Amino acid sequence: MSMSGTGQHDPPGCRAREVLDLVADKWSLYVVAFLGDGPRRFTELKRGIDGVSQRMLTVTLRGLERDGILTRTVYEVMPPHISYQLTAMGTTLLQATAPLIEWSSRHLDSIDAARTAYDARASRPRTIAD
Amino acid sequence: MSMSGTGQHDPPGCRAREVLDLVADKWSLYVVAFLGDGPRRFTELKRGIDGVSQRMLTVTLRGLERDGILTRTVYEVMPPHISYQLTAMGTTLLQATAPLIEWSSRHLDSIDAARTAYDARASRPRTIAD
DNA sequence: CTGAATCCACCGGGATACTG
DNA sequence: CAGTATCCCGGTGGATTCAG
Repeated sequence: MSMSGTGQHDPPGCRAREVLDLVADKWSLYVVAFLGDGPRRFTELKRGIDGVSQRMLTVTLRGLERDGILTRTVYEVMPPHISYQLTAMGTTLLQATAPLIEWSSRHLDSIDAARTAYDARASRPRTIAD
Repeated sequence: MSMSGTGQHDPPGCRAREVLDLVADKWSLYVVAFLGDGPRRFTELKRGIDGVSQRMLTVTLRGLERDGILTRTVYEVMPPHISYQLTAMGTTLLQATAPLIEWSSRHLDSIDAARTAYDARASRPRTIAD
């Protein structure tokens, strides 16, 4: 990977951070994952993504649309019908996140254990065993 | 991946979010990537990771240590010498992020283009072509 | 050298109310 | 149905200072 292997981090031109920011916000990956199954409309996403406010769903969708991750298609009917779906790039993003999601499901327990152990150590006065 | 394929997002038990949060913060992935080349001490990380404040480096290192991603080894000498290095789990995390980093380097230009196009459209009054 | 502590500005994001 | 507008709170993270 581009961020390692030289002992130096990449020069200022390393912009991987921007992509991280792209998916790091609270809801983007949920939306992308959800759209992985096909086009969805606003209310379907709202219902399907637990806990998202309609404001944040709007903001998230706008951001992903702007970045070319998904498209927004308006059907001029009554009542309004708007469909969101992944672009080709959005689909590749979804695939690129798969290993990380996979990793998470495999290591969440280990992380929990590590945290518990760490917190136990931190909250108890030190002994010579430390 | 566990978040897609059923047309339903995972139940509340889906905790992939926690891992995203793990790596989503501003500096964690930089630290992990940097330690991918081997153990480093505080000042080396501080110098190597452009823009990180000493506070955020400390906070980030503590968090990653707590989660079992890296270890902190203290050498009782003068001046103090403290070494940080990835755990086995940290190494697998680094590998899991590789596709995302790879994706980013391949699509940053496309994203820029999409943003530019989107912003141009948004800032200009609509025509019948829209 | 490797932090901890404190102060503070910024903004992500939730609640709520209103609109085409 | 699919938003927009406004208010406001809490957390993130930078700057600075102090300490072992």
